[in-house]
Amino acid sequence: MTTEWLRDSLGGAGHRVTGPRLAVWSVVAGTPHLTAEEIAQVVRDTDPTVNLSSVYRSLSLFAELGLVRESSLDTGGPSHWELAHADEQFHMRCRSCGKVEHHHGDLVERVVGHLTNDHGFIVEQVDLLVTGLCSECSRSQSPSARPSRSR
Amino acid sequence: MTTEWLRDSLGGAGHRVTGPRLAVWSVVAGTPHLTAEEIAQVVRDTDPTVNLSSVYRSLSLFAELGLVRESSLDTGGPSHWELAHADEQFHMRCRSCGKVEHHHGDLVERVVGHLTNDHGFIVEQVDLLVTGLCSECSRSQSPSARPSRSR
DNA sequence: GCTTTATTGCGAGCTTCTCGCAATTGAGAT
DNA sequence: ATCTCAATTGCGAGAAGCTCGCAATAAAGC
Repeated sequence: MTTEWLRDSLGGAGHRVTGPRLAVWSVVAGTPHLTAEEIAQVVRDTDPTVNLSSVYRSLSLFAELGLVRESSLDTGGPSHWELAHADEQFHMRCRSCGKVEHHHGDLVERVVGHLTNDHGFIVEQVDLLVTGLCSECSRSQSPSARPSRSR
Repeated sequence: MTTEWLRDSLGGAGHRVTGPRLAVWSVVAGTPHLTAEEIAQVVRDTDPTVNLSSVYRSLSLFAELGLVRESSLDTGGPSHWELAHADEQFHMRCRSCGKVEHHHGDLVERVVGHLTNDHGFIVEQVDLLVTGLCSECSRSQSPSARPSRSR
């Protein structure tokens, strides 16, 4: 989570430690679920010269190094980025207020075990997204029709 | 799964039964995991006048009616469409051969119960994607680095 | 400091998907 | 059957999200 970690990961893989990379890193490490565009905006508060492509390239590199993860919470919308977390963490997104929170559960371990033992499938990554109504929104709303598709 | 089902769903909601909709429906019902573009191509084998926008509009409508589901298996890539299935079904995608298969498990019920009871979260939809190496590919490969991002 | 080469900014461009509008067509009323 | 009229379609323009090539810049070893 610290920038030392980033320096080590980059250096160890023969990549350079640059301004844009450090800036992107600190934003991603500070706030999860941001889009590349949002990250770019925060980065530009400090250094307005940083280009959006560099943000994308930094994020892609971090993802290759296993430091960061891309998750598409909205099909059709932009991807969101966050620190690579253990698979046991999954996303809960409220359809009403849009809030996304992390949640921890042990069920992922069970799926992994089942697939490995019974199906010879080597699990590398698990992405679990639960959509619904959070406790606040469910109090003020009646659970109506399915979420509609919109951008 | 039959076209009668579609007729009823459309008519019941005040929508018309049209050629493009029937064509899109039969393709989606016949083959899962196709992209809109792929669906359009198959549809055009029968009726070359059907436009890609109509395919998108049909799919969006079906999704609103709860008949079909959009799933983004590749972040950044095009969405894939399939018949709405029970949440207990989830996707297993092989990183090496790209094959996607459905798998059934009871873990989703457990998550739902846990979140409902302990967190007041009303679950409406669960999306689970497991990425890794299928049994065939894991025999001929050594499980190497994390999957890299590429379009 | 100097050199080398990875990295960046910039802009063009690609892919996926959406939207407005005029033309068409389904389905209830006649 | 035919008519009527709103729902739907095809079409093209265009938005959003992301990628890529290239010249300029800057990190890191010497």
